[in-house]
Formats: sequence, C-alpha cells, structure tokens
Amino acid sequence: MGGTGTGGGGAARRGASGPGGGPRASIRAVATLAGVSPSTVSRALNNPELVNAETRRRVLECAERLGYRPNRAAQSLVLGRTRNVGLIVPDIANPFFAPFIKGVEAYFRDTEYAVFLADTDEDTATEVRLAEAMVERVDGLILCAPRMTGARLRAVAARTAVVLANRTSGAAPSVLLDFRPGMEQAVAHVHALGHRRCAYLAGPANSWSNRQRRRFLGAACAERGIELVDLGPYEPRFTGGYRAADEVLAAGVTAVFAYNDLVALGVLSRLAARGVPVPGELSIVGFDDVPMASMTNPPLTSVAMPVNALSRAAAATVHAMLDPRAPKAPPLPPATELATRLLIRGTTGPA
Amino acid sequence: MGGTGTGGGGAARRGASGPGGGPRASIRAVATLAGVSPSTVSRALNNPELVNAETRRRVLECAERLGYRPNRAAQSLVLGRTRNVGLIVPDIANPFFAPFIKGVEAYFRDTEYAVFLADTDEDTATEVRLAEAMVERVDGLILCAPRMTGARLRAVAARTAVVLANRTSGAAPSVLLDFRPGMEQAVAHVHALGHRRCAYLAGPANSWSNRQRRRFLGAACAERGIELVDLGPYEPRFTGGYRAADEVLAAGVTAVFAYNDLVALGVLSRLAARGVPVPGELSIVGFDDVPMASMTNPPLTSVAMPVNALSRAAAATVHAMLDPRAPKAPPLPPATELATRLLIRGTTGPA
DNA sequence: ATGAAAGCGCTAACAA
DNA sequence: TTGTTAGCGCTTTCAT
Repeated sequence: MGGTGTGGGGAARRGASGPGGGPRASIRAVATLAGVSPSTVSRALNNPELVNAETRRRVLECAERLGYRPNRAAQSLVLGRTRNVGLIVPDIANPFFAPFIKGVEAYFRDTEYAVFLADTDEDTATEVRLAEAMVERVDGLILCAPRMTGARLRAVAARTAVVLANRTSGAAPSVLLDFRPGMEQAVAHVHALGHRRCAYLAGPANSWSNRQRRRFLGAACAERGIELVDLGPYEPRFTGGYRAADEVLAAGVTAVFAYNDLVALGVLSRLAARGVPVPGELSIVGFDDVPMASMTNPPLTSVAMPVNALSRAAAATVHAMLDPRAPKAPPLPPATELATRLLIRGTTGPA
Repeated sequence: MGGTGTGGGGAARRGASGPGGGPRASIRAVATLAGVSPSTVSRALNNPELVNAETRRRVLECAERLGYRPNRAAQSLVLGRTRNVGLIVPDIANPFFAPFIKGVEAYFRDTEYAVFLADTDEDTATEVRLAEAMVERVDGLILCAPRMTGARLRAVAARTAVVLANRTSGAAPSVLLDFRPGMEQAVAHVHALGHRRCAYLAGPANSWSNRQRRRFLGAACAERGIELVDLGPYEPRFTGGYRAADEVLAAGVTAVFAYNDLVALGVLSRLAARGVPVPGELSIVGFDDVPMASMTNPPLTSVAMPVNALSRAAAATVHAMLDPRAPKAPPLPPATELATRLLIRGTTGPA
C-alpha cells in the first residue's frame, strides 16, 4: 500500500473489555490465537460446513477462551442488515397492546432478531419521530395502529420493511381485526334485550380503530332500527370512562357501547360510585376483553379480539419480508383479517 | 494500493432506496454532487463550525436533495458507539413500570439516543437472554428490578454502562426507592386505627422489591407491637389479589398490606363480590399508587412512589455515564434514593 | 480447506 | 478551510 498518513478513525469503546479486562477481542485476535486467518474464523462461525472440523473446533475454542463476540456494527455494515426489528405502539400501558407486544416479543425471542419497542403516547408527532429514528436502526418495522398520514407511511415503507397492524394502506401489508362479527353479535344481543336507544362512547377521533368500530356499530344498529347517540370523544383510558359516565346518564340511553374496555370499566366504576345499578339501569358493552374485564363486579360484557393471533401474524409477516426462508409459505397476503366475537357477561341485561 | 483481488463484502440492502427509488445515497454521493470531499460533508454535518459557511450551505442542500441519511452501522463502527440505550423491565403491563418506561423514553426523546425496550415477562432466564442481546446493541442499559445473579450482573456491567433501578450491586450505580418512610407512615396509620394483627400479601419471592417491602414492614410492625402474618406469594397482578382475598379472610386479620396496588385491587374486588365491607371488616393498604387506585370504590389507600423522579434519575444517570457533558453535574452517586409516602384514602378505617 | 485482499460507509489525524 | 489517507471489524470474492 502506498501513502504515508497514519490515518485512523476508531475511538475507545466504553465498557468494551474482554474477560481479562483488556480490550475487547476482535476476530483477528481469535485468528491469531488459533493460527488461522480471520476469514477462517468468520467461516467457522457463520458457515461451519466450509471449514475443516478440527480447525473449526480449535477456532471455536479460542473464540470462547477470548470471550469473543462479533461486533454488530461491523456485521451490519458489511451485511447491510441490523437484525433488529422495530415495534411502535400508541401506549404500552393500554391493556390491549400489552399482549400484542408480548406476542411479538415472544415470536422473535427464538430468532436472530431483537425487537426495539417504542411508545408514542398516542401522539402523532411522536409517532413520526420514533418511526424516523427506528427506520435507521432496524430491518423491519411493525406499526401498530399508526396515526401518521399515508404519505408519511409511504416514506417510511420505502426505507424499511413495514407491516401495519389495525390499519390499511397501499404502502405495506397489514394484519387486521375484523370488527364486523363481534359488533353484529353485540348489537344483536343488545337488541334482543330490548334496547332501542344506545350510545357510542367514542375514542380518539383520529384513530383507525375508533372509526372502524363506529362504522360497523352504526351499520348494525341501523339495520336493526336502534337509535345510536354519539358521545365523546373520550381519552381511551379508565379516566375517560369515568368522565363519560355522567354524560351517558344525561343522554337518556339504556345501553352503551364503549370505545374500549378501559372506558367501559371507567363507566362501570363511576356508575357504582353514583349508585346506578348495572345492568338494571344501564347495560354496558366493552371492547378488547382485557383481563380485568372478567374480574369486575358485575363482569363486563365485551367484544374479544384475537390479539395473540394478530401479534403473531404481524411478527410472522415482517419476518417473512426480512428472511424469505422464514416460516409462512403463502405469498404474503396484503391483509390478514382476524374475527372478533362477543363475550356475554354481567353488564348487559333487559332494557 | 497494491493487490489485484476484486474483494468485497456488501450485500443488497432491502428497502434501502433514495427518493428516486435508486440506491441509498452515501456520503460520497453527496460529496461528489457538492464538489467537495467526503470529510467535508462529514464535518458539515457533525462539526459545522469547522466548515466554511457557504460550503456548508451547499453541502446541506445537496444532502437534502439526495435524501442523504448517514449509515448508522458505519457510524457505530468507527465511533464505537451505537447511540442506543436499553431498558429492561419485568413487565410492561404492570402499571408501576409503565410510567417508569414512559419517563425514560421521555427523557431520551430529546437526545441523540434511541431506547430499546424489552420485557422479561418476570422470567429470569428471559431477562438474562435479553440482557445479552441488548449489550451488543446499546451503549448503556437500564435494568429495572433485575432478578439476575450478582455475577451475571457484573458480566453485563463489564460490557456496557449499566444503571440499576430498584436493586443494588457493587457492579453498577443504582437508583432506588426508599421504602422506609412510606412503610412507617402506613404502619403508624394502621396502628392508630387500632389494628393489631395484620397480613402481608407477598409478591414474587425472588423480587428485590418484595424483600425490601417485607423487611421495612416487618421492622415497623415489630416496633409498634403489630403481629404480622405472611401470606402468599401471589403473582403481582390483579388475579393474584383475587386469589389472596379468600386466604386473607381465613387468616383472621383486620388489615392487609398488599405487595402492590394490583394485588390490593384484586383483593378489593373479590371482597366486594363476596359482600365483605371495606374498610368495615378489613382495611387494605396498597403499594405504588397506580392511577386506578384513586378511582375504585372506596379509593385505595396506598404508598406512593416517586416513579417519575426515579425514571428520570435512572435515565440521567446512564446518560451521564455515556456522555460526560450530559446534564447532571455531581459526580455520580453510587445510589440515589427517593422517598415514598403514604396516601390515605378510603380502604383503611378503624379496626 | 484456507488465505489474501478489498471494501461496506463513515470519521479523524495529518498534511497542505 | 479543505483534501488525503487510513482504518473501525467484519464478510466475501478470488486465487491457491
């Protein structure tokens, strides 16, 4: 090589020390110790079948002895992939998302991928910022109920593999919940109990779920001649329902469909505090079937979502996009839909 | 340069395309377009003051035009840092951790760091595996109430900057909650109400919080001559308390201290279902002051944790370890302690 | 089956 | 102020 400069990037890595406290072992150190070239070490680690068994054994032993860990940045640089996947949800504290997250994490637990989880706090700007930050650090991204615009979504999808959960877009494949069956069952149930004037407690106006729920609910009610009063929007939490309860009472309805279980639980709690009997005076239907729904008194009638199936479908879909050899043979459907269903419990009764 | 081989790593990156759909722009493309060298582009981006204003303007414009985004893997490789920090918690669904997580995320939102969040499902093996995976991808790690052994913790701390939350160890600095004041206030309160035989509903046996809570509670009770019955362990969730309630009733105590609010809420709910008056027949004290604690009927007396302060302290501590210029002047205390306090609400009354 | 060389995209030390 | 050069640690052709 020509040139005389001393050159040189490379800064000290913090905390990067080997077992002996010395500097972190590189592939070269292993190669030297094993008396082979770096390429052989690389092969022994990544393509064992290309290396003589005895050589491999020795290399592996040396690597072990030095506590060698391949440098991920270097691998990412040369391979062009990070082996990270991102997961963005609106609110980790929302009991609907917790199982979703856990499902995704569980799926990737046994793969080479690590999952980057982030919470947007239900805020669009934060969601966009997080997506930008993620895109640079992952090979694929699961966007759960994104609020961002279609254009922005397209920009993100152009930079990394994206799967949408609870939202459709031409820009990326999606996994969806089919609200219709659950909604129709809920409305049929309430109708059979004699309710003719009901309320819908809306969630965030810009939320896809909210629009979907309202839409199917409206259709089902219209079909059966149920009058539907719109209330809200309320924040999709316990406190939202707490606040909603008083407005419900003032609206003169005999049954309510809450945006989600949290809201329904808030209503239930506030009603108990005000001494209003449920379902005697008011019937309540929740959405999501969160764990606590079955534990209140009375237990909450709710539309259950197959969240677990949804999360695994989402995970499997990105995985398939990243690694063609991943499980999931069929040629990626643009949208996977999973049916919801009504769970009748104690908060619904005769009008 | 000598040599004749054509060499070469580099694989196709998926989804890596520029605005025109072409291959992703590199720093060299920008340099060429702007008629400068790559170093100048690098400087214009990272050390603007080292570059002529006009040159910088042109470079920035070209970068913008090409949709240039620096390759993080390359930066990480040369800089020796990822600009990621990891956060490991036992359970994102636990309302105690949700605010903690959000606090950490909020802190780093305005920094150059992205946060990698992971959930161990309260499982030690998972925790260890996640920590291993994280260590390779982050510059620093916040370990929330880790269950891993001290030896393992030391190994992790040797590889990256670590901050412990709710756990101490010689291996890394920690941020802690000081349970004593809250516990003493709770016991004094219950004692003043005339209770002399109480129960502690234990959480996970291997949990640091559980041991701490039990310890301070035991001390405070002994001091005031209160007999303390140990029940459990229960899983630290709503369902755990649900199950605990019946055992509490059988134990013949007049007041209980639950491991956390979730358990307390479960007890309260089950008691309501069985028609047992609270606090008439049994007084209940929770721990954590989760949002829902103030919304039940009656609202839950609970020991409040300064979680927000805790999370910010944890975040600021790792940040300071990563970047000496980060806020937080004082020379890293080995442990930061934050006081808890009792919030008296409706679930505690005369014996 | 193994090694030598080249280069992924970037930053920084040095020279000009 | 800017360009040149070297190299971060790894994988992968190509040659042996």
